[in-house]
Amino acid sequence: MPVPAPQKPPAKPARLSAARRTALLKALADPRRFALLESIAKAGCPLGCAQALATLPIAAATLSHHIKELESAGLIHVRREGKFHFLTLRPGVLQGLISVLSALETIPTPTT
Amino acid sequence: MPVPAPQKPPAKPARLSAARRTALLKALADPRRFALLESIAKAGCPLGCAQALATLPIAAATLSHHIKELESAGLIHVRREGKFHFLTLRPGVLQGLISVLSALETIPTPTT
DNA sequence: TCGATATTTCGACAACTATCGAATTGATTA
DNA sequence: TAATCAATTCGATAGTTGTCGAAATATCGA
Repeated sequence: MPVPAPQKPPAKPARLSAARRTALLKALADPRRFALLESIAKAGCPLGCAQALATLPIAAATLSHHIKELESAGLIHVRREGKFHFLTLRPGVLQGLISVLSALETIPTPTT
Repeated sequence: MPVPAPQKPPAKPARLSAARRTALLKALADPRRFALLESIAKAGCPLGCAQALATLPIAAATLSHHIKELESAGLIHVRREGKFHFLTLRPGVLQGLISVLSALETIPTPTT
């Protein structure tokens, strides 16, 4: 019986472009946005905007701005459900960034 | 005979503070700086400013600025030797950041 | 439809930053 | 000491971005 050709294993992250890498790093480099990501991660389930807002000392307009940044950087997914929006981490994205960063350190300790 | 208390093993990365994490991410979030880091990493040995400058389309003043940023973020070490300055990656720093980032993704895929 | 609630958009402002040329500092060499 | 070369500092500028209040948009419930 014909064995199906081995497909791409689970989810090959597909090397990050420089532009995308920069976009991710910029999105992560704001403390509020990072805190927001942490809230989403800790929630373990889609986080509503109201809950997100409760964890940050910022105005709703500012939260909306940061959500847009995180979304367009591809770090989160926003499920829009009527009046409410729910935030989840996009899996694998950070892993791609981590790969790029660890590649920088592959060459051990150059003679100082 | 008194056994010396077990010392801290090689180099415990010592959890990154939020401020430091943000500083690192900001330093990495500039494309020129990232390219500079890549040059340093690829060199495998301390990189002179002149060589660094050759790899980037920027003025010397701008390079100097970026070097200062990377240095004060703790990402590189600058050995000043007379007229010349040599750049090396500080080992382990990126690894600390990587740990923080991967901690965000520990919780797998929340129900979208 | 009307009012309440959730989120976004708009307009503005302040702070920050990347960039450069010119001037400066510091070290080497003639 | 004078000239030269490497790198930094200074001053200025343009572009970016985080922040907010107010207004707009969208959804839901009465």
